[in-house]
Amino acid sequence: MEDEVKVKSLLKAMKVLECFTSETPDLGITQISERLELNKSNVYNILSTFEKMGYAEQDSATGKYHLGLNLLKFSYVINENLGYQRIVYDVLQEAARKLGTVTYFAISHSQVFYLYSAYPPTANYDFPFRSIAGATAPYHCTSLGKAMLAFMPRAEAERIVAGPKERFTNTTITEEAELWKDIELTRSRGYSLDECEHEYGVRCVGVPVLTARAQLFGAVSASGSLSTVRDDRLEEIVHTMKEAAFCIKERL
Amino acid sequence: MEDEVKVKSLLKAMKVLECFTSETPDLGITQISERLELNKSNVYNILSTFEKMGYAEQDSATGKYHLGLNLLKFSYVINENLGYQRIVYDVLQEAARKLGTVTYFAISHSQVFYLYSAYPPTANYDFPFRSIAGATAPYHCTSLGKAMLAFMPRAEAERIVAGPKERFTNTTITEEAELWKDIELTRSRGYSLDECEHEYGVRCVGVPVLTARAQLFGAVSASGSLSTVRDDRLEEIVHTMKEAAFCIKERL
DNA sequence: TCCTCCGTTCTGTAATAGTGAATAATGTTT
DNA sequence: AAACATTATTCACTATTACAGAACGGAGGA
Repeated sequence: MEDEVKVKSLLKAMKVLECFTSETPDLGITQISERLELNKSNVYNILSTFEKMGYAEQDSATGKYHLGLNLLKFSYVINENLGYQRIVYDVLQEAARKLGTVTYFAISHSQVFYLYSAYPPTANYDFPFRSIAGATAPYHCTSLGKAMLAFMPRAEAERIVAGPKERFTNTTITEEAELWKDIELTRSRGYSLDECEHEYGVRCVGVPVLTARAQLFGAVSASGSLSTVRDDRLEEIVHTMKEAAFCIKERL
Repeated sequence: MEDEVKVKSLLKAMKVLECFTSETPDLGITQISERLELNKSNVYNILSTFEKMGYAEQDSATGKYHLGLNLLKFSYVINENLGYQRIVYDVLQEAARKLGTVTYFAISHSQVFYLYSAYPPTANYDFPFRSIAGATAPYHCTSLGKAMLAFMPRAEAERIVAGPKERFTNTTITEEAELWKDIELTRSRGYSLDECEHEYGVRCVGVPVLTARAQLFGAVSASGSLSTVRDDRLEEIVHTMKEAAFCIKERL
């Protein structure tokens, strides 16, 4: 973060909140102060202020803190004003139903930024339901990300491709040249494939969503196990997702 | 808000963010400074800091600001750690399917605090899809709120019932005595009714969700138009929602 | 019982948040 | 087209307050 922000204490406070992640949802004062190299009482002052406002909560038993529910109010306002939530959700739902896979919509926002997911209406899902809005993932190892890379402005893609590419599985593409090859392929055929590059056993098909003026708007994907996203169904899946992307474009 | 917070500048900054609501999602520096009686440059410094961190965004055309997508990251972490999201969602989904109405789950958190909603799987919904997490509503005019009032600790209910009760429709209960009567009725029959008290034409059935030790945990509701939530279907709806509440209780 | 770790409280001071006026850029009125 | 009103933005000073550091009290383990 540029240290040229106007209100440094606010930068600090928000960084305290950012310590609370899916991996570490419960944190103590000392842990945070060590991680951010801040004074304990400084962190305490910040967190107790957040707590009074409902943006942090303290477990009375352990004394540890976690994020407060009032943060959800912001997400509600954002969702209300995204404008396209209904359109995208309907299209995702229809694709999920047709294909029997989970479908996602994400935008490009520093990372792959998930906004919506839809689940097929089977009685017992294999996948745990979770609201996906706000989840993020890297570009280089997801079908959504690679679809975005192939259709975003060249300069932006170059910056991302040249950046760090963490390995998650043994199929994760970590070589720049190989990633470019994959991107070219994606561009030419109009869809991307994630061959378990982010998570073992999960295969995805990604399709970019473009605006009327061919600008990258986001991407949709279908994600499933190897036995669901099979080679012999690939054509069907690609077709359905391209249709979904087109529907969103038309109705934006 | 108690002015006895530890970091006053943080209180101020968060109040700036709180100005952005569903009703006023786009705000200019001047508007905010007037509303909060703060100096313009003060608001500017705060908002530009939020912007650098992705918690606010500025419309390049109008110069106005709105909430930034990074706030969704917090909601994702919260959702991931609520623990019961899968349980509640499945139960809501099942009830929505059975009844053909929207179903909600909310907790009591200063207000009726919505967490989950589920929609019946009809092809064309009458209701616009929206993710409800973070939405709030008053106690006195919602089925969820009245179900909560009837089963929360007496002292807390008394404080709420004695508080302000805004009128939304001509059936909104604004008299304390009348509200108590409704609460008693709700307690005795185990469910609450919202007879278009919050929104014209919307009728709801609310049922409290209690923990194993009979503590109030939250509430579920079924909500629909007058032609959906009809008197002759009331028994069925109440039964289904009581079942849903019981299911959540058992699986918590 | 001692020790260690935690969250919490307190006070002085060094840092900075915030004031107010000036600027630049926009759109609106005359 | 000119004058005006209104906007976001910048800047420098200073009064405010955020913060460091040390000390406290309670919980948990040895």
